[in-house]
Amino acid sequence: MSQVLTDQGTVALTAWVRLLRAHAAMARTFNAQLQAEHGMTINDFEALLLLSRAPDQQLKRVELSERIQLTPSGVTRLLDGLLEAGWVAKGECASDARVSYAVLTDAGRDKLAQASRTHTAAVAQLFTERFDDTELEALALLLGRLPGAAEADAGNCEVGAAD
Amino acid sequence: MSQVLTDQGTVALTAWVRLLRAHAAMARTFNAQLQAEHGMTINDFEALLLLSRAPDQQLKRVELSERIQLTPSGVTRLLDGLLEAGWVAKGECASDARVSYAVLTDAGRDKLAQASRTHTAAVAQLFTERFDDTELEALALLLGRLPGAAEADAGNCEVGAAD
DNA sequence: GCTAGTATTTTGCGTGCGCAACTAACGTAG
DNA sequence: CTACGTTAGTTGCGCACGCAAAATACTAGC
Repeated sequence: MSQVLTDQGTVALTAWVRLLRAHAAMARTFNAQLQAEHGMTINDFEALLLLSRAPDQQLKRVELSERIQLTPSGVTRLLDGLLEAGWVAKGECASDARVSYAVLTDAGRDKLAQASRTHTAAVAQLFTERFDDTELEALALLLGRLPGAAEADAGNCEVGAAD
Repeated sequence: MSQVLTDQGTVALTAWVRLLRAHAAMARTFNAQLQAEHGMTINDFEALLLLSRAPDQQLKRVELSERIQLTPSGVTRLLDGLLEAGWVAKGECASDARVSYAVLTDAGRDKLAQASRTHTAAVAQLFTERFDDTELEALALLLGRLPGAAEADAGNCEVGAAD
């Protein structure tokens, strides 16, 4: 019963497995590179990038958690490292003593710029040598529909807060 | 200079970030599900799946390492768990005492079948409710060109060995 | 046979992160 | 203003895994 669905399921499984493997391979490579060249992990980089694009170079931990797809505890550990490195500072919220902001420091902006030079180039190279413009946009579009991916670049649809 | 390339780089970065986030979100979900329902991780499942598709339900650790995109040490730890659970047995190679095979046991096949029922359904559902046939195939095809993804389903292009 | 070089696997150590439980602070209801 | 539920963040614990170094076994040259 239902051969068509079975086949679609197989393709889905294939896509998932390939995403898993591609992630494992690329994450390992990029992590090693970032660690060797800049002493940071992929998520360190991503956090700095996210902060640099945020309104006042700052984000609530909860927001960071959603954007970077980490649990709250993961964010705590991540920021521990960034705070210690001096790339991020702890900001408090006047109206709500529970929330604390992660604020990008000058050192952090500097470090990000520095790391960006090699890292984004490496990423760009890896993708552009495998895909042309059309394919790349198609890939980005398709990936954007997966869970977690949409929240990633939702850097400009939030308002309010800070009351 | 090179605005076009810059833009292409941006798209590449976006694709990469989305892949990262999608992986984080989906891996977290599926891991929790597999753990709760079957007491295994995604990689446990993937290893069993790979073994079940291998010629004699067995694979050299090195091969498994390449297919599943884990370092050799990762494979050792992974198989430690599978051996202890009784889903995989240790096979020796007559011609080369260095290599040891991971052999899928009956219990392992059983467990895989059991886990497959819920897990592949969950994966299939997640993908098919977001993509139609054409998109799904396009996604799988594009992902297949990324590093590590090609090796994933190279289950039938190897010969020889076992001499 | 003995030594050098390479391939396979394991182990010590460190790290990143999820889960569950906890604390602290806010909001609302009485 | 006390009580309860909710939200933000932290911490103890455990696990998965990478790296580097080791042990073992194969291979080649002498």
